[in-house]
Amino acid sequence: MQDTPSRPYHHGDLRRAVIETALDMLAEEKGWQFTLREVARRAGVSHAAPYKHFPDKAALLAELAMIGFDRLRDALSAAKPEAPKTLRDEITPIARAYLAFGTENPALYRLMFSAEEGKAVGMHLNERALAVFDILREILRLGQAAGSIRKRPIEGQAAAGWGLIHGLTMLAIDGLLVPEKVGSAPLDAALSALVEGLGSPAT
Amino acid sequence: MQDTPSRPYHHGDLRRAVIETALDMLAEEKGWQFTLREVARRAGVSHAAPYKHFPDKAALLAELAMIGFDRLRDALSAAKPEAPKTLRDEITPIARAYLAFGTENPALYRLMFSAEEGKAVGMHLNERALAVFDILREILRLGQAAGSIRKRPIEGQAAAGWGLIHGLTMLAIDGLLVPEKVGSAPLDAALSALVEGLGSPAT
DNA sequence: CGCTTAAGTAGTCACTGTCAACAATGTAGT
DNA sequence: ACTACATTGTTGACAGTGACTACTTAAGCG
Repeated sequence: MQDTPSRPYHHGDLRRAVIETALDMLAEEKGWQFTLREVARRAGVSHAAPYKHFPDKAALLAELAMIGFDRLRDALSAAKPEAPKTLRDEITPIARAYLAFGTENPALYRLMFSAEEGKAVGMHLNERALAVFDILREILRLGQAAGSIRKRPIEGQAAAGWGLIHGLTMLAIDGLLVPEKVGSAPLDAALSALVEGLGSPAT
Repeated sequence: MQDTPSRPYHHGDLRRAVIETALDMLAEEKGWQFTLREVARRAGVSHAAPYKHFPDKAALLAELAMIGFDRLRDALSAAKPEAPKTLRDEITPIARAYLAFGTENPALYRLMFSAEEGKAVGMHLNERALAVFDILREILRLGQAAGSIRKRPIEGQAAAGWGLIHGLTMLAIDGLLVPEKVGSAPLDAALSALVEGLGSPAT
């Protein structure tokens, strides 16, 4: 190209630039189209440059998904209350943070759960995803130890909890919860059901 | 169909043939690729023939999604027990049927919930989707009238229930529930939580 | 300074969705 | 009956995509 003194021939850290550009495009969420060429165009490099850093498109998407899971885990950790008095007080802010993450990053969230799990990438992705899962599992474990949660197989309880919030998030993303109409009623009701279902009867 | 001596120029009922071919391809689920040209190829017509029946690819996908919702509704209606003794007995077979539908038609199920909802198509699609929703809402309404379900806003309870089963189904499709390891424990646990959360304390 | 090598480029290929022009078929009007 | 027309399917073309290869350039090393 002609004169572009600002950008050196060697981008320096094109890998990171590609990822950030891609994340920006995901955030804009213009109908969930994602072309590698568009990413390269936006990053200001040629359409084949990303191939020097990612073997193919799926690899980039997998990377983005993993970053998404990391961010989700961080968001949930940050939302965890310090000294919750009840199980509900402990779970509610985390659930809200989860739902907020999904609705604020719909394209990214969808990508996270739409990556092919048959590939080798799926293994690593599942690791990150299960790290999110572990947060919930830990809460249940401590709750059972403290006696505030029924003593039942944690795997099932955790799956119920994750499934519930994941489903609500997906429905919200798909516009089937009509949040402007329903408000936060579904989340509150769902959490009530969950807390009352998982919590010890004595509580 | 009978033998086609030399495929007539006019297919006769290409619209239906295209839809059925597409559904077959969805069922095969080879990695969620869906090209209009492949559908036309399989249906034995030229690559542009479907455009005489569908304005574009999205229209065909929307049609498929609607059919999917109709089938799901039928499956759930068929699974509804005649004379359930408890709330759990009533909900369990329906939930199992829902999960089975999702795991047996993963590509179709995903399509149903991935259609763009911003378009005009989304309105009709939402109608069908909400018809499924109504089944759950009706159960809750009757349950509240009979006193077996806590009297709380039905919208929230229904959202909780649908979100739960939808989330479990999606997780199962994405292979994050490792069903061969966990078995039906998540569903059972989730239903326990839901039933105990929604059901009246007296029950 | 000259060399190797990583980083970026241009260009190709097969494929897709879509559109326009054309041909075959069925239908209606006189 | 026999022609005008509308319907339906076909062919061919276009731009855009992901993947790939051969080429060019810059950067770092001896």
